[in-house]
Amino acid sequence: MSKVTLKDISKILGISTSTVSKALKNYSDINVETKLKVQELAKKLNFTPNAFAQSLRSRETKIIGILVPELVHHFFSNVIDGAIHEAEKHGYLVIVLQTHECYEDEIKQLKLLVDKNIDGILLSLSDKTVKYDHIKNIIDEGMPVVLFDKITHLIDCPKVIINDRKAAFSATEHLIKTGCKKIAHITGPLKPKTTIDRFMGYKIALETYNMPFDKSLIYTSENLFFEDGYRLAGQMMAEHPDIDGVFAFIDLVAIGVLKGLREQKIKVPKQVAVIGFSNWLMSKTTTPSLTTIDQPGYDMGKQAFQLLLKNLNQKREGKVFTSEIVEIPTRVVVRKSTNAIIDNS
Amino acid sequence: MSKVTLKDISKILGISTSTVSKALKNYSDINVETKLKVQELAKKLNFTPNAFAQSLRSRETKIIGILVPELVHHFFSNVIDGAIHEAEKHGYLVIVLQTHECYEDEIKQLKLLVDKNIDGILLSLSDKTVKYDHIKNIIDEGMPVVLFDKITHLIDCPKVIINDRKAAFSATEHLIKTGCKKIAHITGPLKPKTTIDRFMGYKIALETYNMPFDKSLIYTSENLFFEDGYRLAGQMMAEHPDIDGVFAFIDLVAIGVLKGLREQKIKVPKQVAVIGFSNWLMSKTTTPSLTTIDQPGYDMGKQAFQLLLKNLNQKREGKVFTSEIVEIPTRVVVRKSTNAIIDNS
DNA sequence: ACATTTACCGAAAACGTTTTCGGGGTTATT
DNA sequence: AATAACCCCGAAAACGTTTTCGGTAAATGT
Repeated sequence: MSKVTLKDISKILGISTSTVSKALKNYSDINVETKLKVQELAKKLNFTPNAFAQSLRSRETKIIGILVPELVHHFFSNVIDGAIHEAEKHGYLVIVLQTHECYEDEIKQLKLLVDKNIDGILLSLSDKTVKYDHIKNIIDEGMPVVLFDKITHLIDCPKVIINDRKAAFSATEHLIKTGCKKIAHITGPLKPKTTIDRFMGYKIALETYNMPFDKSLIYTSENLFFEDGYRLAGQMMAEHPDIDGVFAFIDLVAIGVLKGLREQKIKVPKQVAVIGFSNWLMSKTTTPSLTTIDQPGYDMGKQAFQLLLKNLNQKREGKVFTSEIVEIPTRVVVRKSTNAIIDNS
Repeated sequence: MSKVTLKDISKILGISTSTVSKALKNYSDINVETKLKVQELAKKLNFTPNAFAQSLRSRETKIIGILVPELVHHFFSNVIDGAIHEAEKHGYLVIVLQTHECYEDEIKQLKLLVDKNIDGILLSLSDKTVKYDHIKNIIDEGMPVVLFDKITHLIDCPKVIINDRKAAFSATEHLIKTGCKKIAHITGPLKPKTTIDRFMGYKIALETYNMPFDKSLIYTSENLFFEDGYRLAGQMMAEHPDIDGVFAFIDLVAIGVLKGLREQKIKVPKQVAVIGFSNWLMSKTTTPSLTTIDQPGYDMGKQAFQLLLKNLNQKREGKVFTSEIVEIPTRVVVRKSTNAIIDNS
C-alpha cells in the first residue's frame, strides 16, 4: 500500500541504501551485477523515488508556477497550454494561478508560489499593477521569473512579448490600404502598456499615411466586454456617420461592433470595415468572419518556459540571471470584415 | 539570500529548534515570553517553513492535480477556474495537465501526478479511454480521485456530473414546444458516455411527445469543429429540406450550423431553429444569438474539489473513501436562434 | 522537610534521498 | 614481498521540520 523506499529494497537485497541509490543512478563504482539486481527489483516493486526527499536534498521541485490575469480567456489558456507542454518536455509540472486583474491578489498568489519553493515563475502582470517591488523582491531572493505579454520594462528579467505597437500599426495600415478614410479606434483599460502601445500603433499608422488624427474617434472599453463593442457601435455611428473603419482593441469587442453595425443595417465591410486583435477562436465563426491580428499564445507560453529554463540552469551553475527579451511575430489574418486590398499599380 | 530556517532562529536566540518549532505553532508547553521572542524574530527574518521538509514529514503536499482533455476550451477552463479557487480557499495549489483526448497521455500524466506525491486528483476522462485499470490502480493505492463531466460508473469514486440525458431532453423539448416538427441531431464522437446520453435525451424527448424517430436525422461530428457544423448544415438541408430544428452536441458546431444556414438563405429561427449545448462565451455574440444549455463549469470544478477534500479528510483519519455523486443542474438559455414558446392554453 | 505537581525546554528520531569519503579486499606492478 | 592501483561497497551526514519523551528546576502540597 504505502510507497516502496530505497530502504525496502536495500533490506531485501541485504545491501545498503547508498548502494541501491547509486545502482539506480548508474554510478560507475557499483558492480554491474549488483546494478542489475537492484534495477530489476526496483522495477518489480514499482519503486519511484520520493519527490519530497529529493526536493529537500536537491532544493529543486521540478515544479514551476504560472500566474495570469484570467484563465478563462482564449489567449491566456493558449499561453498556459504552450507553457505546460514545453515544461513537461523538460520534466517540469505547472501550477496555475490567477490574479483576476487584482494587485493584491498578484502579491498573494506570488507569495503562495514562493513559499512552495517552486523552481520558477511565469508571470503576466495584472492591469492594476503599477508598483513592482513585490516582483523585484522575489527575483532578488533568487527566484527565476519570466514576464510575458503584460510586462513592464521596469523589471530586469527575461520577457516574452509581442510588439503591440507594430501589430496595431499593421492592423490600421490594413484598413488604410483597403480604402478606409476615417478610422475609429476602440481602446482598452487605460493603464496597461498594451493599451498605450496599440493606441500608438494606430496613431503612427495614421501619421505615416498622412491621415488626420482625430481624438474624438477614440472610444474606450474599460472591461473589454462584447456588450461594450455593441454599445459603442451605436455611439460611434451617431457621432461620426462617415466612419468607414474600426480597429478594436480585442476580438470580443470587435464582434460586439459587428453585431451593433448589423442592427443598424450598416454593411460590413462595404460601409464600415472592422478589424480586431488576438484571433480568438470565435473570430472565424462570425458573419462576416473577422479580420484580426494573430497573437500566438501557444508560442508565447513555450518561449516563456524556455527562457525560464535558461535561468534555472544559470542558477544551478551559480551564474547570474539573463534578461533576454523575445519578441513573437504577429500577423494580420485577413477575413471578410475588411475589404480586399486596393492595387494602385 | 537563502531561506531562513528554524535552526537559524534557534541559534540567534540560543534555544533549540524544537522550541522554535513549537513556539511558532503555539504549543502549550512553551513560555509566553519565549513564544513572543521567537514569533517576532521569525516575522522579522521573514521565516517561512520549508515546504519539502514539511511534506516529507507530514506526507502531504497541499497540492492537487487536475487532468482535463483540453485546457483551451471554454467549459474546461471554467472547471479549472472553479477548482483552483475552491482549492486555494483551503490552502491547496493546483497542477494542471491535459490528455488531448489520448489514452496513453492519460496514463502518462496520471503517473506524473502520482509520482509527485500530490494529495489528490480531479479527472475528466479522455474520449478514447475505455479501460480503467490505470485509474482503479491509483485509487487502490490510496490516492483520492474525483471524476467530473467525462466519467464512467465503472470506477468507484466521487463524481460530479451534469445529467446529460435530462439536459438533452430539455433542449429537444424546447424545440418541440416552440413548434419544431422535424428535428435533426448532430452528435459527437461515438464512444463517450456524454455522446450517448445526449443522444438518448433527444430520442426520449421525441418519444415523449409522440414524434417519429428517424435515424437519418442523426449526423455526426467526430472532432466537434466549427467547420463540421458548417458542412453538415448543407448536407442536412440537402437530404431533408423540411428540417425545422437542429439540436447540436456543442455550441461550436451549432454556430457552424448557423453560418451554413445563413449562406443558404435559410432563416433562423423562422425556418430552422437551432439549439446548442454548453453556453460558451461566443454563443451570445452570434446573429442570431444562440439558444443553448448552460453547463456550469465553474460550479463543477468547485464541487469536484469539495468532494476531493472530503476524501482527503477521510484519508487523514484512516477512514474509507466515500463515493458521493453530485449532479449539477443545467438549464435552457433561451436566445434568438429558437422561436418563442407556443402557448396552447 | 520531603514529596509531588507544574512549567518549560531540549535531545533525538523520523520522513527518504543523495553524495562524499574512506575502508577492505583483490589484482597488478616493481 | 612490498607497494601501488583498482574495484566495490557502506557509514554517515545533510536537507528542514515535527513530535515524542524525558529531564531539570521551581512551585506547590502535606
